[in-house]
Amino acid sequence: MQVKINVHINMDYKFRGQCPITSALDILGDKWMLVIIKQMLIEDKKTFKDFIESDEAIATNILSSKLKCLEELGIISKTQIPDNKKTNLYLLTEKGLALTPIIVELSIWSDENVRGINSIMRDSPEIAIMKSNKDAFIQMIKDNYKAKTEKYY
Amino acid sequence: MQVKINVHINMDYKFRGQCPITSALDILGDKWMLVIIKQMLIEDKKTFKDFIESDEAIATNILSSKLKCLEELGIISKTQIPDNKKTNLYLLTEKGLALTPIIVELSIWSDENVRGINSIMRDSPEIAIMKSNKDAFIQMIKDNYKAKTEKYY
DNA sequence: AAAATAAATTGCAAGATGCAAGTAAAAATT
DNA sequence: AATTTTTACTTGCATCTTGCAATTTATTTT
Repeated sequence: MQVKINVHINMDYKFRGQCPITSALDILGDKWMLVIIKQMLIEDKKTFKDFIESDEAIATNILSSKLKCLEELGIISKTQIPDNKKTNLYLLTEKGLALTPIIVELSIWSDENVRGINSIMRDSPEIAIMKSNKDAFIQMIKDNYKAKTEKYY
Repeated sequence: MQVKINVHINMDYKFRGQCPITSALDILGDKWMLVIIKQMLIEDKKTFKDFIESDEAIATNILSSKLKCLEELGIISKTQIPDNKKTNLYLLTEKGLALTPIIVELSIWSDENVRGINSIMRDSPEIAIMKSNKDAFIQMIKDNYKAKTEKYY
């Protein structure tokens, strides 16, 4: 006889302390969280399959657990397409979209400071525009995301 | 007879691909890197002891390996105080100071989106000022850091 | 009915992090 | 000068996280 143990999912996240920055990193500070957010925000990924097929090649078990975590935190939402019971849609919430400035700053820092170390890094001409008008660029990315996903709400 | 194996330190960092954002996260995307940067930038930590005594309580072996890594990447520099051969000084380089916008954005996102989950999060009145004039605030943090550390150069 | 697809879960291997204890060199105290 | 304390580590082992391959379940397509 098999006994199924019901592992309780801990919604009271374990934070290292009272510092806001450290608390943000208690959520985002790992190998995958912000990569998944980036894939949704600027690479149009929304289904489990989309993420699996991405360049970064996340393993299915990790993806599954990270998506669960992001959903519990309210950073993404999980929905279904009307005529398809198989495919789940993962979409950024406002809380998730509010991460856009962080993604943009990571982009800029990387372009200026990591390019020398990663010889195969892609050169995106957008970064110049991004730098010249950060706020507008951030707003553009968000509006773009909302426009592309509004049909699913 | 003991044989000391010389473990080669891999300066060709393993990146997941050509995306600038993912590459930044290949460096910064873990539990400690940005926490250490934050401690240096806004909590004035500069010696091994300073970091060990911090709220976040990093273990000595982890701290040692992370500092080594940050130094190899050129994000921090390791120096000595003139009349003290024991204490090392770890200071942010320009590359490290350029992370300030990321730290500021993490602060803002956390204040707005993590406060509800981490009940013990500290409320810093600076965040209002930070939001009203981001660029000036970033510049202020950097200038402040440079002013406080210039005596060591 | 059979094959293919999407979204997982499972078991085990490998890597990262955590903890306690120990060490070496320098500095401070006696 | 000898002892103690301090700083910056290293080492060994436990645990937690991530990675990989295979399997599973439900759904959709052929």
